[in-house]
Amino acid sequence: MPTAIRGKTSKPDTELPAAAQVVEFVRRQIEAGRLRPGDRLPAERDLAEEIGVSRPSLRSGLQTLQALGVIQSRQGAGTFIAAGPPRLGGAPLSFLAALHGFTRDEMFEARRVLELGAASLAAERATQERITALADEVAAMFASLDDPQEFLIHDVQFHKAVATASGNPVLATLIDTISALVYETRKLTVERAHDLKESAEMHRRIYRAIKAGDPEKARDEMGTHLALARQAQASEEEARPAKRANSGRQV
Amino acid sequence: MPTAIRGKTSKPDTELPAAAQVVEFVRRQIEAGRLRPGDRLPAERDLAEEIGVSRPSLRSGLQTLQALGVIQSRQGAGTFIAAGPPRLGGAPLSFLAALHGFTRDEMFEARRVLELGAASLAAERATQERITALADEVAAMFASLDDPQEFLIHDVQFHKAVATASGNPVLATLIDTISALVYETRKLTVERAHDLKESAEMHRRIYRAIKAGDPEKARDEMGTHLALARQAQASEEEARPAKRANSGRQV
DNA sequence: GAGGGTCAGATGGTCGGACCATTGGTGACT
DNA sequence: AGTCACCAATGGTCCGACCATCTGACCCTC
Repeated sequence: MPTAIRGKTSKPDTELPAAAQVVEFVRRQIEAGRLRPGDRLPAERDLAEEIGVSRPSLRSGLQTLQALGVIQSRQGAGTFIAAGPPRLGGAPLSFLAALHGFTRDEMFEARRVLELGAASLAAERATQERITALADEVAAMFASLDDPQEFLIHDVQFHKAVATASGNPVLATLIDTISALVYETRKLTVERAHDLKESAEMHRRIYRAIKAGDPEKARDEMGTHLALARQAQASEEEARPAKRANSGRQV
Repeated sequence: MPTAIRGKTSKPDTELPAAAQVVEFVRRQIEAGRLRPGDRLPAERDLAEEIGVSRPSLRSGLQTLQALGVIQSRQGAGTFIAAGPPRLGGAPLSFLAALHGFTRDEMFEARRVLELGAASLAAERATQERITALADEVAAMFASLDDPQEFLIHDVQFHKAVATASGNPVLATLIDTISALVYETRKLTVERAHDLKESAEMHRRIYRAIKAGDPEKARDEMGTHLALARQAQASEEEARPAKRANSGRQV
């Protein structure tokens, strides 16, 4: 049927796929400030009618938003805009790692670049409140020298606190994303760790440099710490027979 | 022949949501090496049966994977594992920016941290081939001093080439993600740019530092360049009446 | 026989409707 | 007044159908 043209000059083919329309709709609502973190979206049946797509298509779009970490659904309750601190779900990076074979060393190196920058910025402009948060974590680390799992939690939180203290939420989000991946493997090997005390000491030196407002020193201390941490994790890894059979599993 | 009983007989429960099952299935295939970039997935109807979910649920899962940039569908052709260089779709960061009000300065600062690290690493270990790629982009910039849009393209590609030359794909992916956002706004203002020649000169100095294998100098030159670029873009922005009315739109 | 145009099957995209599972509030019962 | 059971609202899943697009094989023309 060559004659059947559906282009329609009035409505050029500008129409996006239905799912994309939903994403765009929500995006505009967010950018206009009509939807804020924690807010609840209309029920799917209502929202579908409002946007002008079917419910399956609407759900398709919402599925995308959920994958991006923008919304969160609870059966029986409703769909909500993600609340809490900015969080770039670890899933994307995790998939890229599996697809393209990112190695643990590469992840570690990227993390190093980000954390060095964050430490430097934190030393320049951390507020008193955030410096206190750092001190709390350092204290908690010293208090849990005999409990590796607990120690690791405060280790992670210290690094997160440094990222926050940098005052740059973009940087903090990126660090959080990578740290989540590193944490997963670290959790399995930390039991074999030794010298937790030395690790705590290093964190304390980082804290002091930030508190003193010395960017170069903060960067150096963080660099030293990460270099040793990387080495430590590698040895923890070796101490375990581990499974080498898998081909594509790096991270 | 049970008339219409829906499964659930032997499987106790603990089953993930249908969409998550699909994601997990594909993830395992990728990690096991059975699915590689460029490969085609089975048709939706077949795949749904294989995994044991309905087609709508399967599509829900595929929608998630598409949002993460893992797969790409083409109507009439099939669904394929994403090929090409690692790419973390800009959508996630873009949404976070809208949700939490990341400012352009914060994006720029995060980019600065990443690019400084990349420049430093590139100077340490760039291969001859990748150094040549840098040289090509610098030359292309000098050749397009009278064409701002073309100049901008090579500007972006130069930075991308530096990220690649760092030899760390994780870093390159993160830089690419942030650059995509910055590029969007820059494209609109570059026409007002002046001193393209000086910009090209700065890129050349960065290139030389990398070629000379001098990490500190590469880092410094990149830092100088980004500081000036940020300042330049700010003035380009001011030169335009622009729309200030929007409340939540920062990036 | 070779080339190009055409048609059918495959495949993803959309839709409407239906039913299930969970949640949270409300009203009835004690 | 307190507790509990019920029910409406809402997201989760599924079915079947039809449309839009692409791919490849078939057929007609030269």
